[in-house]
Amino acid sequence: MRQAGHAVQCYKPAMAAPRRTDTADRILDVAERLVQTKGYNGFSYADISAELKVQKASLHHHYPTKAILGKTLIARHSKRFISALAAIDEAGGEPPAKLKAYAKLYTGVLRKQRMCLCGMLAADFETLPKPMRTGVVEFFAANEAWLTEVLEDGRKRKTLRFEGTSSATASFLLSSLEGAMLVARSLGGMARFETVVSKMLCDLTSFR
Amino acid sequence: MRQAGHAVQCYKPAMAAPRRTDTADRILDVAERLVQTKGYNGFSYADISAELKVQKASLHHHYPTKAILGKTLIARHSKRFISALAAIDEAGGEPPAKLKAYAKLYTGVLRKQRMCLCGMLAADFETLPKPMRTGVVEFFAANEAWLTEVLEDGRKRKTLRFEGTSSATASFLLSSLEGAMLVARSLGGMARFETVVSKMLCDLTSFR
DNA sequence: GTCTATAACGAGATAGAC
DNA sequence: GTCTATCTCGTTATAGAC
Repeated sequence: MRQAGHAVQCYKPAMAAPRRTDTADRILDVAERLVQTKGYNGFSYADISAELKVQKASLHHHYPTKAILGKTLIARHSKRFISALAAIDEAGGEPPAKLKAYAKLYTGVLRKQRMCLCGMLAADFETLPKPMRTGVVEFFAANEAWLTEVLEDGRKRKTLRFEGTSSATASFLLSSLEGAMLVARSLGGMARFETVVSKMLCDLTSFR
Repeated sequence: MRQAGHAVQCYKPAMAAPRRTDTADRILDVAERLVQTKGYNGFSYADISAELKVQKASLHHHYPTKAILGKTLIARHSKRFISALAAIDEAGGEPPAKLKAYAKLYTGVLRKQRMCLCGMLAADFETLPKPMRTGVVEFFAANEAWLTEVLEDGRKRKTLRFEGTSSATASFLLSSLEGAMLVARSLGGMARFETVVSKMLCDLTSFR
């Protein structure tokens, strides 16, 4: 996400101060990082307040409840992630290259010492308000759908090889990437993550 | 864990009431389930108090601080898990059977709608007191060490086949199982988990 | 070892001035 | 849209009686 390549659509004509991060967005940025590092139950409005030097009451003005903040967080993240997947598709590479690009999205998150937003929320799942649960499920489902298509395509073109259905392999890939991030944050860090990921991709492209 | 086979060492002579769950243990049982379902920051002493009908102050008598409770939780869990691995070794099966038995430990946890204790704590890692972090890391390291040995043995006996080092494959297996549990709790449940796991084991034993 | 009572603090959230 | 002030409740933890 956040790749270049669509600068035009961001242009806003005759706008005096092109501040690209208003308060509402900056709140989301901080909250996102806090969820990704500490979990939904591991941060508070006070943390955001301290970091942005904005009073807690102001935060509630933009996001009245923590549940709404959380829901907004997931919505923004999902939108961005879906865009990133579309960008991979538009780049027009072969299925193996697409999977590599997909894995790279995760690498970028872990490099910032963070867990996947929805992976973290999956851990907190049982304590989440319903709208957030729905968002997490939809995010995973969208990921699996995209992966399934890529895998199916790769199998047809004979550039990918795997046992079982495309759908099962998509579940497997998503799970493994989430798990690799989860474990790497406490044991092994980036090096471990990249070892696991390259083994995974290697398995899918080997025609031994 | 909790397998039979060592009944003798548990015998306590001339003990009147052979209560096998004193308060301290029952506290751990409830706390364990709460951590596995809600995370370390998603439960409180009040939750345990309500469930056991024991006052909060009594909980503090057994486990003065939440950090101590958490540390004790990890220690008990690790001890049990290591015992389960030893039991698998003693059963004397071939490496593929050992991996299957290993995966079954995870299946049993998910069936109870729980996440792996240390997997959950890995999500909460950044918010944990140091002694707990250490415990989580050691748990994962012990798992990888055991898996590495099994994989190495299987490769020698030609009953397992995989690309890359045994160590990397062990990391991969651990990550994937943790990730499969994590995701399955919000998307797909047991069915999805078992699909992913059987695909994983199938890949390791296929000599196509 | 368990209880009642309470301290000390932080959480999510609201009222209302500016 | 931001602020100060405040509310209510939950959290971890302690004191001291039984």
